Amino acid sequence: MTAIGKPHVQLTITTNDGQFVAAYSDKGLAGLSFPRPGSSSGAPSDTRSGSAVPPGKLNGWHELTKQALERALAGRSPGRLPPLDLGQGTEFQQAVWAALRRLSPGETASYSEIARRLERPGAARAVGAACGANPLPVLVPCHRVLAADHRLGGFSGGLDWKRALLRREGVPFR
DNA sequence: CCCTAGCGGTGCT
DNA sequence: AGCACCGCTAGGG
Repeated sequence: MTAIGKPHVQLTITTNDGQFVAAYSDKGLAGLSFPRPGSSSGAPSDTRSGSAVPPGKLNGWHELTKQALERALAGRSPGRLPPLDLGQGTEFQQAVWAALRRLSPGETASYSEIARRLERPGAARAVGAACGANPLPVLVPCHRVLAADHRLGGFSGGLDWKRALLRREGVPFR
């Protein structure tokens, strides 16, 4: 009886940048995905069924997520967040994500700098991998991590997104 | 610009 | 245990 992942509730968020999808576990916001290029048309695919979360609580969380995303997309601090469920990550990944959350809008750090802050100098590459595994892009600001030479580095959601988010925060980059 | 070696964490066999 | 990934980095042509 291997416990496969619970059916996370998925709720869409429509923004000027397209339709995001938020995923909630019983513990809180567990995932956020960028708009899919071809999904501009029609039926929002909200899947509330099978939720272990009381509808009222879920709605409250989702309101907070929508507000936070709206603000973050505008290059501002997300403000109040719903509870975040980052429990799927390894200890190292969670440590990296926590470090990212200490970066405020407009503030950047290199992969190696994050590694150094975690007292794992030399783990820059691993930091990059952990950023790539970040389940809550934009809200957990993996886009604020740049390469050591101030170039962009990578971004799972596509470098266009990284550029846009940094630009909105007024960050200069190469 | 390119290439290379070395790096640490993760997941699959 | 081994191995092949990776949003990396420093060094050299």
